[in-house]
Amino acid sequence: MASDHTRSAILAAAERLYADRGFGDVTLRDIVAAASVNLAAVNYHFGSKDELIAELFVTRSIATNRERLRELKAAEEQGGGRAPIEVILHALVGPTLRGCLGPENQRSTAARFMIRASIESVPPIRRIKNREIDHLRKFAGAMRRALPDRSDVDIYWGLNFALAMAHHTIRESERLTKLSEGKCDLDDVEDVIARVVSVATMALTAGRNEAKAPPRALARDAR
Amino acid sequence: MASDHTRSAILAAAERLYADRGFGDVTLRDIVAAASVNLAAVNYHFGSKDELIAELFVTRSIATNRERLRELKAAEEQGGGRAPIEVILHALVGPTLRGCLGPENQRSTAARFMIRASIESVPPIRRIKNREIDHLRKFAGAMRRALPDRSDVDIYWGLNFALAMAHHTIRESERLTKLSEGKCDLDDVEDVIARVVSVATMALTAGRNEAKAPPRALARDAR
DNA sequence: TTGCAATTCAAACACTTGTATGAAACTATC
DNA sequence: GATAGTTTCATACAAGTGTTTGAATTGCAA
Repeated sequence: MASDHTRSAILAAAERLYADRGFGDVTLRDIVAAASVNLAAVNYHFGSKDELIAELFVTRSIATNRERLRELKAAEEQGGGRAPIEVILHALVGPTLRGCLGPENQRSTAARFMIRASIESVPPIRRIKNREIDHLRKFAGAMRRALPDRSDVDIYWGLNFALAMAHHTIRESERLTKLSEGKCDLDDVEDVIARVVSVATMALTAGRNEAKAPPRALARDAR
Repeated sequence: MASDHTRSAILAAAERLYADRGFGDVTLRDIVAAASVNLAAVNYHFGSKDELIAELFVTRSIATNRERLRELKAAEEQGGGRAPIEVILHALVGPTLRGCLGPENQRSTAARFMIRASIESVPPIRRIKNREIDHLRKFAGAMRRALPDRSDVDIYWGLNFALAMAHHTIRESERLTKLSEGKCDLDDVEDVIARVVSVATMALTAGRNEAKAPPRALARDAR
């Protein structure tokens, strides 16, 4: 195993460079230069560039997923196997938002890296994301238990919309700040989480009919 | 101006290839081969690869934005300068969703291209998206007129969440289908639009306090 | 037809990319 | 301190990229 120094120097440098400049224009040569390491070291320690990226992403997303499940499990145990829907949603989007938002100058490299990964979506990362379905199914299950009257379809749509709001807010946080001229405070992470959870809860608990029957007259008018 | 044949052959081939295989692994050589055209033609007619991509994206997004504003204007005129919030949201997300979802086999090349653009986000496209803020401000204005009691902050958050649900659903439509084992029907575009509009409307009209005050006790518990 | 501009073409250019190689340097074990 | 295994290093490789060039061709007007 030896010193491991080179390995972790590469990981740190790569994460920082990718976070700062995106996957698009950071080359292996940039990384090894920043890490003060030989070019061949990347292939020696990681096999390939894609495996390096994958390792960075996996590390971080495992941490997030673990935190999510920890919150979920704690909530369900406390509620005797059934947690309130707000708390489930909180466990779903909280760790991600907490990990990626917050005051920019004190945002960790890891957080900035994950934002990049969310924006740019390179192949090795896409492959990993596709394996996340099993993880999401656990949340779908908890949501079903919390809302036994709700159809599966509604559950999945609610899950989809919750993730949508969280991820889009992360991806487009800069644009939202600009659009709102700073009125939307993306640094107040707990407020952002509360907003997402609140809307997602409404989506999941509102009268079933409303969600499915559009105001047809209005919709047709606008055509 | 001459024949223009080469120019449009390139545009068509590029749009199809990018739609099918993504920006990542389509080269100029692939495009000119598909268009039966000489390699140098791209630079001759468009200046550079990035300008070709930009032209493709601008064309489509101008069409979408025009459609959005047409619906918005029609609705506001009909309501004497003030349209119902549902209709405004419908005008905002309808054209995009209608353009990108629907039965896969009858999805237009343009639609599939726009999905790619939404997923991969290459530099020339990102640059254009950043100029979309003025367009969104028009919708923020209409929403303010529809909900004069609402604070600007809430308006912008509602706008953000509406776009979030629409775009995320497009980006991750495949994953949602898989996750729900086909139960969520992404081909029924009008139903998807209705769901997004419904949730966004709730987000914008629900009691103001709920949105800001999280169930603090529960949130703390889960930590 | 002649002349001139617009277009097309084959070829090469100039670079960058990730990866592979094989020798050198190091490290720990006996 | 010799040896075996690991790690580092300079260097080269092979392939692919967008772009440029300058000559050939085309189309159209005088």
